[in-house]
Amino acid sequence: MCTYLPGVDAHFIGGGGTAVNMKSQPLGLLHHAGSGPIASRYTPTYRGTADSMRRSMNLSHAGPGNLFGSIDDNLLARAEALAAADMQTKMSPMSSMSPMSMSMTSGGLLKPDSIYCHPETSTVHSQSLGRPPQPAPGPPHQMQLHAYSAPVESMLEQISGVSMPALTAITAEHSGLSSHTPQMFSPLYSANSINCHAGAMPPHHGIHPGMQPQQQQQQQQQQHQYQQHQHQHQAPPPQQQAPPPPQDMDCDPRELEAFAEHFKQRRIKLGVTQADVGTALGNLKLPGVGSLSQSTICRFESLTLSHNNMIALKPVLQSWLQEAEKQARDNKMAVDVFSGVNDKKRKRTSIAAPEKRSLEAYFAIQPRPSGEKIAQIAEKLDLKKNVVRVWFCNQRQKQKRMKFSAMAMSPH
DNA sequence: ATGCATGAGGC
DNA sequence: CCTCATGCATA
Repeated sequence: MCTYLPGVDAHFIGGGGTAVNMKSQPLGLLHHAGSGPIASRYTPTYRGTADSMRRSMNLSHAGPGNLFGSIDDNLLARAEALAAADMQTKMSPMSSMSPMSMSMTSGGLLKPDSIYCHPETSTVHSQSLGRPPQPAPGPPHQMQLHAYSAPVESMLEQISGVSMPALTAITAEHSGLSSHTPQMFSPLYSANSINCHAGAMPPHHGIHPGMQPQQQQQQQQQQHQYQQHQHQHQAPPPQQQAPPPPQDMDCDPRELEAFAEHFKQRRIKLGVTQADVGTALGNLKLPGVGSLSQSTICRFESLTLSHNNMIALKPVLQSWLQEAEKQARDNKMAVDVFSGVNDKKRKRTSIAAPEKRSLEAYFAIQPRPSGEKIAQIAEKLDLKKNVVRVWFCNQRQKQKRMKFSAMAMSPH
């Protein structure tokens, strides 16, 4: 499984002596981090950022402060050793993890990524994702995850047979996208998210192709019926653009999960692919909303986006869903505008399993190695420094995401 | 579905 | 050089 790309990439993928052939695991299915318990004995050096606090929870407890710097080589060596040992036994679970987490991951219940998810992550406290100011309301929001299959459900059952190729062409004109009142949009990550994460999230850039509008129209939908109800709020003359209706609990991971699930089911019933939805979003001239890729839609549905990202995308997808269902009902269709072709061919580097294991081992020890460390690691693994750097970046992103999904899954 | 990458916005 | 949102390419 550990494939390497030929040509261009080959030279920095597995090149040098490194056991490039050691393909012991099906990468796409399940791989374990190559870190052993040893890693847990060390406390990495952190920067004084909020992030670091969160991170510190991953690498266990006590231990002499900052060691990475001083015993750096030792660690690197250990990581290497671990990685090597791991190649044979590929058994080593996570660092500082309970045997339980191991069974979880090896049991295939979690995505491969989950290997970084410590049991504790579910209780992620620090600012990160999670409860807004008010501590988790004792009773887990008495809401059930699938409260979305309300009325529309039945209604759509009927049209489910209708093939809707044109749904991807939904245009704003046809719709009465009453769901959102343009002015209510707040910049991405504004009010809403901030409330959610005690300011853990930087307020930068918006969604992508120029999507800022963080339409958080859905007010406190206590009943979780994302459907047609949306229109109701007869746009209460938004008094001063003050943060009018406290767009509530969209922050609730479980709430998002419920919507994501609902969205997916509806989409499938409508016979629309993830890619179609992405394209259609562009056709749905929502202010500031461009099209998205299949990847993003997929990640939304599987909750593999950051919490903020989920929150930002929800209203958009919600709008699409509404429109799609409306058109399905009226059996209406619009003109399509499939942008079609793109010629560029980006080559993707593929890090071989052995190298990957080593990286994972290093990551367990220090998720944020300095540029120098990265260079070292890169050299040892015979990878390009940038590849290693990006790998760490992506790994960190993953870890964060997983904490989020963990929250959605284990609210308690 | 997910790995590796890009690019914007930040320090 | 990081974080984040995203996307292309690919398993």
